[in-house]
Amino acid sequence: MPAPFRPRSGITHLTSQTSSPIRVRFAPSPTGNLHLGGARTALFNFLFTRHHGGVFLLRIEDTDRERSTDEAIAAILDGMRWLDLTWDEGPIYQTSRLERYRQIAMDLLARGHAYRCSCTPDELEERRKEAQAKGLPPRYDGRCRDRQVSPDMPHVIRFRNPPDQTIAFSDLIRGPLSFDGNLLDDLVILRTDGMPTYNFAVVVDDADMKITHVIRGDDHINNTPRQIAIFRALGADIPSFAHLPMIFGSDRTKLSKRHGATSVMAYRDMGYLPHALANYLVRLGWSHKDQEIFSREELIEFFDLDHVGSSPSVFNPEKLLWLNAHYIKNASDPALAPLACELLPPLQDPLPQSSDPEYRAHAMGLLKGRARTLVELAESALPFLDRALTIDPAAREKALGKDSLSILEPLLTALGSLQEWNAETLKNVFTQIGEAQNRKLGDLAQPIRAALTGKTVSPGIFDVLILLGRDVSLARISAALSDVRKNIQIPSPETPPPRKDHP
RNA sequence: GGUCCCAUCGUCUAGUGGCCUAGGACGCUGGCCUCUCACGCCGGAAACACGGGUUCGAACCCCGUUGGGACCA
Repeated sequence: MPAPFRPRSGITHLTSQTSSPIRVRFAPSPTGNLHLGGARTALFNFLFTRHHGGVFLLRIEDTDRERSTDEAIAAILDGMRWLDLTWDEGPIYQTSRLERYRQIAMDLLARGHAYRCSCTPDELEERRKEAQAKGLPPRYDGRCRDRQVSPDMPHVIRFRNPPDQTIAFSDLIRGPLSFDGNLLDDLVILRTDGMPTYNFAVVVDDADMKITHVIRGDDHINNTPRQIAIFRALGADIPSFAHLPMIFGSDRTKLSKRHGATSVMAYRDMGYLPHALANYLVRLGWSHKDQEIFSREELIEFFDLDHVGSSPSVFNPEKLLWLNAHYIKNASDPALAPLACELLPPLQDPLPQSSDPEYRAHAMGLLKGRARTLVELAESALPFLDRALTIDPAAREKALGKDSLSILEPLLTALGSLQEWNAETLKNVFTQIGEAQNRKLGDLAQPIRAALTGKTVSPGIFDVLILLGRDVSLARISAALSDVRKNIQIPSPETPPPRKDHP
């Protein structure tokens, strides 16, 4: 068990931390998923400490037992792992340290930095209303400060806020900040049930865990002076603070579900690559000259707090999409295949080669330049994996009308008699037929594309023919052909029947 | 209401007193490439919130105004 804090005499030495190793923490409350803002905070902590060769600690702030859940803890850890934000120590659960908080509270009590307060919630509420009616700030009036409240009756423990102090610190992102300490009231540090309050537990933990840099959202700026006051009472080293600006939704309010998906894992499910998300998130608030694309190694090499901005930023899904497309395009084909395929529903009638890693990688290579998410990539791969082919209505209408007969028929014959099935021989067939019919390559390619993929959009037509191979290609063209023949024998009414819409 | 934070193209940002008639990126847009769609390449529109100072000189420093946001209730 750690030793209790000893009050330290003398002046705080400001440079004491330069020689000790950097220790940072990410301290989420497990009340929901890891959301984008939390992920960015975690990322900045991670990059900062990796850059400086320090220690990254994960702490779960689960003292709010009403709202904390095991599912949320699991979700946060999953999100961290998915983003590859590995931590060095923890996860440390605050609920495993309750005795420690109680012990420190008693220590503060013994040294006069805290006192017992037996005011009931009802009394406090009443006095708060009175104060507000008089136009005074609604803060605790210090009634129990000097009353010797017996430990035997129900009570909370309040921090005795020192009088007449200003609390100043230099935020690593915002510069010097100062607060009037007299405006802080005597906050509760231990509730009646013995649970610590947020600000108290944070300070005890940060002190015990020798945190050197607190990097967190700027929604905590107003907590900082209270926490510093407690650090002082504890006689502990005060860490440096860096308050990150918020991430807003498009309406410039705090990012929430109204703005679309906010949980990190939702982005995984939508087909985002973890590093694409990380790269996007890191540029919200941080910059390195004009650079937009960073490898993980570059992030660690370049990241520091001095180029973190202080103004809030708006989450822009379009740019994230662009980055994701970039990383998909540059990913290796063999790595992409399992990532995309796991997002696919079970295949109806898998092509035999669809389980061949080399075949899958080949497909990825052709398709990845056209996909912005892994979901799109997977969907575009479907015609190359499943024998069951659905023809999009748009493709049928545009490319498989009756005109396509004169294209599909000769091509099927010519392709069927091909000895060698490769880019050169395939191209020759198209060129010859195109010349014979005085048609451009595009005129020939679209019906074939529709026949082979069921779509109007696909990789280059020769690439598709080669990927699918001779047998599948010929079978699909032939199937499309009989489809077209069938449709023109029963012509759909070309002209609508005369209208009889007048009485 | 109190305290605090923030302010460069629609968005993310570069910019730390002269290099700025403000640079890059996403998005938008014109063109090239081309068998489709993308990719890629070339071009375009698009911003220093406002007002005072300080200074020979201000996007950059100071003050105020306005606007936005957070926290505490």
